[in-house]
Amino acid sequence: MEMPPRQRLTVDDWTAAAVTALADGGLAAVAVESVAAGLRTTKGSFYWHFANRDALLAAALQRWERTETEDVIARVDDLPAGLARLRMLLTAALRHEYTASTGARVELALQPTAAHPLVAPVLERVTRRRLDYLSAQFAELGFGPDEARRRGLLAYTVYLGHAQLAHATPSAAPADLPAYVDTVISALAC
Amino acid sequence: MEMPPRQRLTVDDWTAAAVTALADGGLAAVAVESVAAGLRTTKGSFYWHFANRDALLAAALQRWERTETEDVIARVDDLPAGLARLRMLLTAALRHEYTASTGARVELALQPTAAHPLVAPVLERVTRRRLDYLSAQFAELGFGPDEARRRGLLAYTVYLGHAQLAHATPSAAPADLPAYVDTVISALAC
DNA sequence: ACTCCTCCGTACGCGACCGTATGGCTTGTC
DNA sequence: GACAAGCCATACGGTCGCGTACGGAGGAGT
Repeated sequence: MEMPPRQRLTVDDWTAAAVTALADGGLAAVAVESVAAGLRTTKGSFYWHFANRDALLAAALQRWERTETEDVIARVDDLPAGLARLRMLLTAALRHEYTASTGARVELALQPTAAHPLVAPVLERVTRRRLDYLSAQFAELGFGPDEARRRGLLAYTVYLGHAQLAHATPSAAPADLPAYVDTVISALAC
Repeated sequence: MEMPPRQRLTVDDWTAAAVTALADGGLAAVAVESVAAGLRTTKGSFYWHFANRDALLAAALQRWERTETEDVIARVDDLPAGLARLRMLLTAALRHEYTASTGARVELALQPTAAHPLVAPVLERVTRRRLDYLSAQFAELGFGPDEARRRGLLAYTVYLGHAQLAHATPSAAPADLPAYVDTVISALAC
């Protein structure tokens, strides 16, 4: 009975596992020993690749921020501008396939520890980037700068609240999502 | 040098302290020894009043649910019905005095552990109660049942998202709150 | 084949937290 | 003022997670 030589692990393997843990159980779930068990190895491996737990946390947060901003850019630049783009964006952001994805779940899991010195700046940058983009969309629709900013903020809070609701109280989430998106769009752009 | 006899503690003292801890640090912060230290006493006292940590948690959650629903009722029944009531409600819910209050902070702190067996039913009841009430407001405004439900849901997600944003990324919160409330109201009731 | 470097397993000390045991102080009661 | 009951402090055992120490396995180069 021979075992295969067991692929050795890289920093990237650990980082990816940490992001998954973050999505599943929040900051507290990024525990060295439990992540190690998930990778079927031990702490001995971990402390070879990282100085300590904070280093893993920082790497995971950076990785999440990068993929998340790339996602935003990718999902956006291909769409036709204007109201249709906004509708597509909102539909994508509110549908279950996205709110159940790792990226969205990390965002929620990060909120309670938003004040953590490693978390705060990342969350700040991601939020600001999204708000700026959303506000620009409303400006293109003809709203003045201040009103566009308010509508962008409103749209983002709708997304945040929906994600929270879908995760924490799924039974209270909208039954008919397309109809709900219609309501949201007509409210936002009226 | 005489010390005052040191007031003895009650179940209610412990429960109140647990709610505060919950608001500050989430479920993990409701730790017997740390709450005891906050009350300047020890575990010995705690295990006289409670069977275990879960009993304290359950008491804190029940107390929060009670005060929160009472709050909703109190803030609502005195107001004139219709659009004005909705505006008042939203203004109260979005202003800093409320989002920084213990009640609102507990709600946010509960989200990451929404699946916890003690937390889930409480969160479910509170959410449902608020959604039902909000939907009823839009029904009174003349919207059909389904549309009223969607608008109620929308209003609630706006509140949730705003609370989250105000807590996690305060610098991104609306600068001019009254103007923001105007935008929200006109979007919701248009 | 020998050696070095990379990577990982195991064992240990430390601190935080839960729950238990037990003894002492305080308060009310007769 | 004696006695019991209510309330609290201290000490202890157990678990879990972080970080360190150290030794062993396995591949790369000579």
